Amino acid sequence: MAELKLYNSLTRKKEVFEPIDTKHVRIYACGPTVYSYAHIGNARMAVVFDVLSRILRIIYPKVTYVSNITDIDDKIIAASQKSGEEISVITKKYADIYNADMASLGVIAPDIQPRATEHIADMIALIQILIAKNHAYEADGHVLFHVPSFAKYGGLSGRSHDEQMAGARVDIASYKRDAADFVLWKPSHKGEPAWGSPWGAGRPGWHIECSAMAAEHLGLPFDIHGGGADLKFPHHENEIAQSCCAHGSADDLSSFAKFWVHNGFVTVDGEKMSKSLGNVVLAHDLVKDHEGETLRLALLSTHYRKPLDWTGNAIANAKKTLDKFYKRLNQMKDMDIVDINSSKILDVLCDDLNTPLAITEMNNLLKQENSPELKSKLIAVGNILGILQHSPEKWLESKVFDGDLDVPYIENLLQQRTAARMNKDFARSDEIRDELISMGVTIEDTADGAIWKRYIVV
RNA sequence: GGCGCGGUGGCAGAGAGGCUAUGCAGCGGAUUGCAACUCCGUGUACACCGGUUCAACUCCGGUCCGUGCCUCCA
Repeated sequence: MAELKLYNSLTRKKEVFEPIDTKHVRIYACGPTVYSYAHIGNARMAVVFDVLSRILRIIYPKVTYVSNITDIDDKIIAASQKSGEEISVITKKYADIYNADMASLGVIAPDIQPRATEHIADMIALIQILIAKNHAYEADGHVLFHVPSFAKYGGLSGRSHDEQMAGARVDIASYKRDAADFVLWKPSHKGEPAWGSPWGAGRPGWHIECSAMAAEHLGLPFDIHGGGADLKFPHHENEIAQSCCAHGSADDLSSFAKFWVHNGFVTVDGEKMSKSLGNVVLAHDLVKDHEGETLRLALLSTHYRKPLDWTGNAIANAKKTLDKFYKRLNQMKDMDIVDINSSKILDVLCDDLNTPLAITEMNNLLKQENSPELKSKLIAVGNILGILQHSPEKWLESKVFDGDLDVPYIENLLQQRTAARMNKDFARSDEIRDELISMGVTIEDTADGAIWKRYIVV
């Protein structure tokens, strides 16, 4: 059995992963807030944890992967007030689009995808426990977590209470007993969504949502908690505080989740994505212009913990790499899949998800002669990385992704060119090729006739 | 200001105390009506300064640069 090593943000070390229950591995990753389209950063998180869950499923007999949808949040309320659409309409719309876009990227749906609004009762119950244990208090219609009540607070992000106060740049609400205290429950104003609670009509804070949903669907402690690196503070720190104080041990930061896994940030052309810079790259737009596998490979060609700079070059590179793999698979299309015992690439992936090295190993594999073993190995790795899932013929004929191309017209031109070449009318033949190139289509003359495919303009 | 992360060849991107990373691009060649594809060959690297060591790009310290979080942003 392969040994999986993961970098644990909680201990800041790469550690051997040992499940709490080897028969059932439980993992949670913070999903998106559905008030708009998912961007490439959301996609990276979804793809990274999809790969992790695929690896876990190879090693362990049962894996439960939970990733939530946050469907109540101030940003959603703001979006609703702006557009005039009902909140439930907005959240349904963007949750559906998120799932469709992630599916395009080859992301297998999580086993459970809980919605925050379906777990309000669990959140209220959790808050009540925290109040009963003197970790939370009611003030001015709010319920707040009292940070000084949890001595280990800050253990994940490595900030002490005093350090945070030294760097605080936020105005402190008057009802807070301590500047670091954060909201568990907040009152709703007129027109805002509200649920009844012992503290009046209101809604939950963001952090309590994940604590409640993770506990409800996985139980505590569970094995792995994931999310984007930016969530480490305050979101994950606060989740740990809530969950350890309510259900686990206030002395043990790992009594909520044993491993914390964080994926790195995505920048665009060297800059942080932000609305003010106007450089937010949406997954929804990308999947219109590129095959999902191309985008997925581009996302996996940098190690998940490293910052990833998203450029057109990365997409073009991934596309070329996939074409190369599919070409070889096409040469081996009549070969059978056989059992393979070589697990070198799985070992590489088990070393903290070293996907770039796995891709390198795939390239090295290509130096071998065609054989059922080679084909089987490529397919096996592809199944983990979530690539090479199409039939090679389809991929190479560009049938997988037509984009906005006029396929019948292209194929007509191709036939004309073939006829011209038969008659040795190379001037006409080259003229047609130039036209196709101007449309973003390249031609390859193979032994079986000419094929075409779209190429990427960077 | 506080807490982190990172600086590898034209580009992307792994790695490791001494052993060719790899891919793309480039260059030379084979193939091709010309190309493309494919194949063969080929060059370039480890921010800076000290230290440890027989040996450091790899460990330690410092400097510079970049970047993330500290604002319910994945």
